Amino acid sequence: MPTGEQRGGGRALPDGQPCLRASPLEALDSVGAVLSCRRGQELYRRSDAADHWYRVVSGLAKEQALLPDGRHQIVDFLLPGDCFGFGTRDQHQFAAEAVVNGTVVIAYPRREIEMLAERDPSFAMLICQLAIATMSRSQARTLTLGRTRAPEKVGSFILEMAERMADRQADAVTLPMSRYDIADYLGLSVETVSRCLTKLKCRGAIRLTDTRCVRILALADLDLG
Amino acid sequence: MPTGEQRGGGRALPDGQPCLRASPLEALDSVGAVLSCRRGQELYRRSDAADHWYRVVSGLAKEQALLPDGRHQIVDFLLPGDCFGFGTRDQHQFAAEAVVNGTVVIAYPRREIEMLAERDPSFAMLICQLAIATMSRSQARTLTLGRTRAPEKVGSFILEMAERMADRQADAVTLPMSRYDIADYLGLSVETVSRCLTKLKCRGAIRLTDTRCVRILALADLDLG
DNA sequence: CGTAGTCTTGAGTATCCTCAACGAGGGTGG
DNA sequence: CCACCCTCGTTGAGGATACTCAAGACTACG
Repeated sequence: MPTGEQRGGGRALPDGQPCLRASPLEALDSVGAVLSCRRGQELYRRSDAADHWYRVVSGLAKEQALLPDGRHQIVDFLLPGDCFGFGTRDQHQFAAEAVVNGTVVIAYPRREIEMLAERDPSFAMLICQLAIATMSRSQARTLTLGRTRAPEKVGSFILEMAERMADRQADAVTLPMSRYDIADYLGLSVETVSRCLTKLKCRGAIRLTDTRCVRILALADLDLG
Repeated sequence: MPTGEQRGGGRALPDGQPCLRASPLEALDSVGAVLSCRRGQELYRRSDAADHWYRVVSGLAKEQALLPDGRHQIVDFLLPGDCFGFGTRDQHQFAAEAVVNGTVVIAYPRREIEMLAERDPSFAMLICQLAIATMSRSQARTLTLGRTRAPEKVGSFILEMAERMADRQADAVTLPMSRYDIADYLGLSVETVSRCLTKLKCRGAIRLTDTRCVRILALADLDLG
């Protein structure tokens, strides 16, 4: 399955969005397959064999759940440095695809990961921290999804992206994804996301330099207020 | 911190609800402190030092997020065999407390866990699977929280509990928690939970033997329908 | 320059929440 | 033993939030 043109497998790509954090999976870069993806390109589907783990080098990917009637929910956005595709079962629970053109992802054979983890306890611990970090992210999101109003959802989304992308300063973010993706991430309709953004803008909490570029003016108004 | 009367530290307590699954943390039972808790008894609060991991032996516990204005969201229900309290940071992200009287929990020092994991790679892998399992559970919940109607939420909650408790047969569950807890778990109001249950009952999907005892009649009507 | 997808705004509606009331246990104290 | 209180659970009425349907402006891309 893993095919794609070669490209720098390490971290720090000077152009585009480089991978900021160190990832334990980098130790396996020699056996990883580099994938360069177009927007919408699928990495795997819902019941595909989960025989690879993935790491985002640049760009943006998403993991999403699909319902038979067409509804879909984005489970996680994957930014440069993030790893995904691991689960307890042998089949993927969700589907995954690239969100922007030129997204570079590395696929690591699961067997290689397990073998290295068996040999190297400190590597196993790093894998463990990876899973725990993903878990914490997911758990923090249950609060946003369950107990907040739409403007709070959008506000905390902006804050989350500002923190995770660390876009130079933390007071400005360029959102790489569409309003539709934001809606599917927050469990809202596209229209509501749009309305909330204009509402936050009128309220003076944010400024929209561009459609996708958000400048945070009043941090307190976004932080669950 | 961990104090409490002694009681069978292993698995399989013949009375009450026994621990069904094997847990890697059991390897550390010799250094674990057994806690017997009353309903509502706190195990830790939001910014407490995260120097212990926990395992539920019997009863039921919950991990919940609290907002300053009083809203709260249950992040996870912890059933016998489940482990919790682990995160990436040194402080707990959520609060945890017992849901029913007589809940027995074991607290393991985090340092001991890390030391054992450093020595024993297979133990580290088990810990890893623990984190991944919790992550999968949390991610599956984002779909329910984000993209389903209230009756679907309640339906999938019944199914989740039926599966996780494995209450003899899978077609009957005795819910140990109150309607308020169910509401806080699903991001609904108590009234809506109650109304959805009566609606599911009228629809012929479930039967309520007791207030807390649910018999599943039409599985398809609960499975996101 | 045309087309397809994205984004925004408006109007009407459905879902769910809030407020309120009431009945049913369960524990406590007189 | 019974009265009392408290929490839990259910149901109803009204209202707020967010969705659906619809239309139009803007952008990217071929």
